[in-house]
Amino acid sequence: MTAPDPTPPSGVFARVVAWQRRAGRHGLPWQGTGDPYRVWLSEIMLQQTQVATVLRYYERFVARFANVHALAAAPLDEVLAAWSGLGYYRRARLLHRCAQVVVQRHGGRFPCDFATLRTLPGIGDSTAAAIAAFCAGERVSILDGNVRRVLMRLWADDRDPAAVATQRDLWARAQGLVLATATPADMAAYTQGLMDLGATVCTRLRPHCDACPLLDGCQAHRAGTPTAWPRPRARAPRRTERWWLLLLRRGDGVCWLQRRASGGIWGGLWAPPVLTEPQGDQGLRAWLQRAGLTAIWAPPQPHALTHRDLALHWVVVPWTDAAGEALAHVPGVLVDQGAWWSPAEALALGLPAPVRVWLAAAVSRTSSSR
DNA sequence: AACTCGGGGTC
DNA sequence: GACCCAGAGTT
Repeated sequence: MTAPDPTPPSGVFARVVAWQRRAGRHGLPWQGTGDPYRVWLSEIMLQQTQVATVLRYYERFVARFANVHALAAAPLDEVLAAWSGLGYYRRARLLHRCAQVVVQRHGGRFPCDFATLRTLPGIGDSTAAAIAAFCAGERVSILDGNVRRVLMRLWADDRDPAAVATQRDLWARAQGLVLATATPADMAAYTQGLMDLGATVCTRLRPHCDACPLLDGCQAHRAGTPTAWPRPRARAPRRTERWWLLLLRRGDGVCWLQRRASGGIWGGLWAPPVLTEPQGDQGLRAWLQRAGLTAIWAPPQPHALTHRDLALHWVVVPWTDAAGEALAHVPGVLVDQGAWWSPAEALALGLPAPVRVWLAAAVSRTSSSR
């Protein structure tokens, strides 16, 4: 697959800037602050996450962690709790680590230049460019999913959007648009304009080409089928897994939760012990029988991730310390990684979304039954 | 270069 | 269901 004609339409920078000022988004809570801490936080939250979702988290997070010092000084658990439900939890751990690096190595002053930003944990090329453009007017281009779509339509680019070679070339083109005529004073409006264009006009399924400032010169529009670009990227087939969530619950409603390892799904979050086949099924039944315990088996609850389909089987085991069964003998339990929590207290932890839903339901069950 | 990581919006 | 979203880090 050969690269398309690299000649850009003329005046892209100026047209995007003018369009953004007239028709772009202006009311988002992280806009116009000029505060690199807030811009950085929003950019990390927005990685692979839609604006509508981030809006539910951003204000609460800023209220709890008002600046980089507060974030760096906070326990990781509190950061994960504030992130709980947003997904891609590695972002939260890297966010916390980045805050500590900024405090220790940069005296708490958040850097605003691309080169320095790029060295920080969790900040890649696109996020570094966004912060540098928004906060310092640096002439560097973002390249997120929105921009990739806009550019590939502009040039009717048939290449695989996920291929490294395509990304590298698109970045060079994006950078070319900026280096040609960009002025630092307009970099923020331009960067915001690219994002707004992709999010509100050059949308994936039903683009509003009549409202697009780049209409003339767009080869996808000229071809009459703009949604043909970018072509869908190849994805690995989704796998299905069954997980058993073993919930030990004492008479007073207090439950055993333990911290998961930092890698993998739900890394670093608190959850009941998770068992997979075959330990979750036959192994669990054998243990229950041996220990003389009876459990409540809930029907499997589907939980979809991007790359995996989970079937979550909740297994609730009434637990009494007097029963003689040692906690250390329970399948999946890591004694030194966990603790007993009342559902209400547990809701303040970093929890996976399905676990949060279950515990919230437990809280409302107890309060409504009184 | 391929793989891994969440949860939800939207069709 | 399928596909994607203001991507980055690891292997």
